[in-house]
Amino acid sequence: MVASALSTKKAVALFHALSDETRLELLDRLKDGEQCVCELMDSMKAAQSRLSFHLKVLKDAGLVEDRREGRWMYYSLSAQAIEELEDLVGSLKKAAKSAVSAGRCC
Amino acid sequence: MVASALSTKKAVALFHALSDETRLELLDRLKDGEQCVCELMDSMKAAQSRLSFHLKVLKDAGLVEDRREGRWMYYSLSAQAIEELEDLVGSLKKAAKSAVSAGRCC
DNA sequence: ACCTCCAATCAATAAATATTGATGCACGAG
DNA sequence: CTCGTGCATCAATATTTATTGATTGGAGGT
Repeated sequence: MVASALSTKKAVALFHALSDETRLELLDRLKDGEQCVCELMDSMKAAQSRLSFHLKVLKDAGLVEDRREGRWMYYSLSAQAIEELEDLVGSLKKAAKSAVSAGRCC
Repeated sequence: MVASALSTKKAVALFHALSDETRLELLDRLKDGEQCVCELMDSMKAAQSRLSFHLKVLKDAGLVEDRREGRWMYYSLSAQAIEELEDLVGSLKKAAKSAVSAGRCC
């Protein structure tokens, strides 16, 4: 067994969090640095409730971190999660030996 | 602008295809090389209809390729798709300058 | 031609997700 | 303490997605 990088469940959670246009756009905006929800609402012209929902999905997946400052919540990328992702994608690669199945199948 | 790797839609499609346990398991089995549906049914103890559905999702996302041989369908990983994935994940990385927002937000 | 096998597709149902507006809670300002 | 602001959460609904069993169609074998 190749250690399966992270558990499958974790992988599903990560990929699921990434499989949405709104969330990818959020991540994209966070690449430039920490932002508060109100900034994101503004630049994405999205309802607060919607962003809050998607940010929670991202946070639950570990992709972003939040920090409270006064009455604002700042969100930022989690560098660690991105690394996990890279590992994950790496683990999808074909094994070296393309051990063509030994003939018959069923 | 960093060229946004691939279009967002494509990214969503790729990540969506990966965000399912059955499909990740399929990909995992295909790492060892090409397999036909019946082999997969067997080793995954899953209904034919279910695998066919998920294989189609993977194929639509470009993650696997199929090849007919007699009455069997063989599925295999698409190395190219994995590369696209790697690019995609790379493009999620935080920008070098963590340009802390210039103070006030809202 | 007929029959069998493998697999894709369909139809119906079940289950999970997203969206919207409303409500509630925490924080600071006054 | 009370009020306004920023955000999370809830409730209801709409939309997507998955599962199951049945049907269909292609490919051989006989």
